[in-house]
Amino acid sequence: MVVETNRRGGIRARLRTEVRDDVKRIALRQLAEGGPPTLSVNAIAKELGVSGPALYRYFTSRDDLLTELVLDAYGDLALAIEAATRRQDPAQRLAAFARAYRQWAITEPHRYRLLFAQPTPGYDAHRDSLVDAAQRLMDTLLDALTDTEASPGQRPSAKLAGQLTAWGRKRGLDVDPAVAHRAIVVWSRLHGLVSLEIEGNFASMGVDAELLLDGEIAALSAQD
Amino acid sequence: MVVETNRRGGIRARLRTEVRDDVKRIALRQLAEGGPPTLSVNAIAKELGVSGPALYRYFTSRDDLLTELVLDAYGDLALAIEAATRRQDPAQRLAAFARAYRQWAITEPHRYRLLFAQPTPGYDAHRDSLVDAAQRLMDTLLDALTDTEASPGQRPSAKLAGQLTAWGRKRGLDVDPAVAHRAIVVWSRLHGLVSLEIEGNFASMGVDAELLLDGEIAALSAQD
DNA sequence: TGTACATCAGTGAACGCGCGTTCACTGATGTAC
DNA sequence: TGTACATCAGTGAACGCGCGTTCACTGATGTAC
Repeated sequence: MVVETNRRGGIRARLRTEVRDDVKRIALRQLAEGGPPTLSVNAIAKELGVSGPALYRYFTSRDDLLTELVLDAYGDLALAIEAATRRQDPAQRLAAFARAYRQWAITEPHRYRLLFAQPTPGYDAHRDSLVDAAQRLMDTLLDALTDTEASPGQRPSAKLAGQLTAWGRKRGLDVDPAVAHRAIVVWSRLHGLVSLEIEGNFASMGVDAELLLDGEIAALSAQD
Repeated sequence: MVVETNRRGGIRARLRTEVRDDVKRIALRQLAEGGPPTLSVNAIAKELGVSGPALYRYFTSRDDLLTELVLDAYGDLALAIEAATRRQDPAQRLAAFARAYRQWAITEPHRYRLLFAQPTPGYDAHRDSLVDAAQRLMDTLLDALTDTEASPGQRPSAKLAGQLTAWGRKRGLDVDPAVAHRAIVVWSRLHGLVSLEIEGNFASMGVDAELLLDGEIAALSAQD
């Protein structure tokens, strides 16, 4: 949550925003370069050329900063997916989705981990705002996959269909449980591939992850 | 690597082994209970009722202890899989494998993370011994899946097949690339489901992960 | 069986480090008159 | 346009904490004679 100060948008407010962005940029760079393994307020401040406590003008706490980075990451991933799938031929949409998802993850593995790996120590990954953001990502996924094919080959069991419908209702959506099931399956398979890839598991086998992705895309298409 | 001391197996050697096991047991318990988010030599010693430096009689360093826990975990997972798939009807073997894999992971999520999530800060996850252990897990997987079905429906592309064959050769195995591909696909899909499950992603949607697994097992079987 | 000795598990003090966070402050800067 | 004032970004010291690891040590324990 943003420190509530200087609400009227003067020059100071503009500078504020810029500094906040600088802080976030450096935080991500440090995570990316694996320097400090976990976010460190002091390390960020040091690189910004400022004392540690100074950052408390911009973020109420370390967790607060972290939460913002996570929310940003959810947003960016959703944007990347939307950009890749929008106006795509329905037949191509699934493949475009899969490739965009992987591309984002391997381009920014540290941010992908921020979203889906065990959160950094002592950090509550289940604050409402985070759950909401994750669900919003699922919406994007549902959007991208709706209409790709009228009848997915695999139908959820009655029990599962019930849970999926309930989930949609809770979110205010009227989703076809088969589509929801498909979205989850796609997400889960992509996550499996991508998370193994970014930890180097395929590289150490000498196997090209992109070829594996091609295979999974083919399998998903064949199931339609 | 074990501290090299007291090699002849007297009483002291036996006690040594017991203490080492105690240390590991407590380490795992602390990881499991999420107390200290990352392994802490001092925290373990404290619970053992001993001073911190005392543990250096048993493990040369924190990384050393961690590595042993990882190796143990690889071994236990492989054992669990072998126990579940051995002497299974080939038709049932895939399902047995999948359920055993998930069961192990959700029973000991902290150990599963030890294997597949980003390793704890500053820890080199690519030491030879670890890569070897991971590959041994793949062997178990290959064993469990060989003969489940003569002709998998999905065949790897020529390029991928080449990489898979080369991987097998390097390991001294003469694997059918189609089987190797299938093993990777199975592993990747299971990892996707299981890793999302243990981070609570399905629970927050109100969806039963076991039903999702049933679906994936069905999909894999249908592809044969 | 009894004694002398070597082994070695465990201690407590210490090192140097980094962490998140608070606090009282100073000094520059935008703003209102 | 010039001046007085309120705001607030940033500082440096400090707090209390925990970390991995080293070191010189002491005292119990197994072992060899």
